[in-house]
Amino acid sequence: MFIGEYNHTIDEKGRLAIPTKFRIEFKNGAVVTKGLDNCLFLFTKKSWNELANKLSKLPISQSKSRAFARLMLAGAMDVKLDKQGRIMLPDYLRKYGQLKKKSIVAGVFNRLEIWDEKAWDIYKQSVEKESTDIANELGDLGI
Amino acid sequence: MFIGEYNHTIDEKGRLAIPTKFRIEFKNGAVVTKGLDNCLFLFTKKSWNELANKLSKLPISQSKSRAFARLMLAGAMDVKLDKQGRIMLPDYLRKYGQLKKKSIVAGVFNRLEIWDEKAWDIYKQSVEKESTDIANELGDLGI
DNA sequence: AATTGAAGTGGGTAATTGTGGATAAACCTG
DNA sequence: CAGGTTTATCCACAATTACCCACTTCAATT
Repeated sequence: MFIGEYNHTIDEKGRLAIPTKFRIEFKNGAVVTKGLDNCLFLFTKKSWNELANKLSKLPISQSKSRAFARLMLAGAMDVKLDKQGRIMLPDYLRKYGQLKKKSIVAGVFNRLEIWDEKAWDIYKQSVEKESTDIANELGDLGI
Repeated sequence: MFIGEYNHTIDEKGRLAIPTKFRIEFKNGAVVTKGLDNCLFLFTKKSWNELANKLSKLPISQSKSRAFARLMLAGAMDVKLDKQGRIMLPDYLRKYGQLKKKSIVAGVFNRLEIWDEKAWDIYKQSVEKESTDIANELGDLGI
C-alpha cells in the first residue's frame, strides 16, 4: 500500500523520480493515467490490469461508455523506470496535469498520484477547510 | 492491449507510422476500417476476424445492424506495414476520417484509433468536461 | 564535525524512431 | 505494347528517447 507525500521535480526531459521505497513495486512496469481533479494516477501493472479488465466490460455501443473507455485507455501510458528510478511523462499527460517543475508524489492506497505542487497546495487547503463537513459525511459511512 | 496517445503525421503519400511498440502485433497484417465518431479503427488480423464473425451474426432484418455491419465491413481494407512500420491509408478512408497531416494514434484495448488532431482535441475536451460523471463511473468501478 | 552512503537531479552520448524523399517494381489504361 | 500513374522498397536525415555517468544534497553513523 502506498502512503505518504513526496516533493519531486520534473526535469526538462519530462522525467520524474519515483520514491525509492516504492520502486520495487513497479519492477514489472507501471501505467500512468489521467486521474481526477487534474492529477495523474500511477498504477502497478497488476492494479492496472484489474482496472482495465473492468473497463473492458463497458458496452462499446454506448457513446458515453465509449468516451469513457477512450479517455481512460488512450489516456494511459505504459512506462518503465530507468536505472535511476524515474519515469518519462508524455507531453499530453503533463499537459493534462498542468505539471511544471515542482511536483508532488502522493501515495493513495493502490496507486501513486502525481500533482503539480501549487494545485496540490490549493487542493489540500480546500479539503482541510471542509474537513469538518467531510468528517460528518464519513460518520455517515460508519467510520 | 493497446493504450496511449501518439502524435504522428500522414505524409503526402498517405502513409502513417504505427508506434514501434505495437508493430509486432501487426506482423501478420492489419485491417483499417471506418470507426465510430469519425475516426478510423486499426485491428490486428486476429481481432478483425473475431469482430467480423460477430458482425456476420447480426440480425440481417434490423436495418440498423445492417448499416453498422456495412460500415465496418465494406469500409475495411487490408494493409501491411512497410519496412519503416507505416501503413498506407486509402483515399476514401482518409476522407472519411477527415485526416490531414497531423494525426493522433490512440490505443483503445483491442484496436488502434486514428484521429485528425483537431477532431481529437475537440472530442477530448468535450469528454473531459463531463468529469463529474466520469468520477461517478470511476466510483462504480471501485476506484 | 568528518565520513559514508543513499537518494534525487542534471547532463552527455549513443541508439532508436519518425519522417521525407529517391528509386524500382507493379499496375492500369488507352 | 508503350505511357503514365500508382504502389512498394530502400535509403538518409533529424529529432526524440534510452542509457550511462557524475554531481549534490541530506541523513545517519562513527
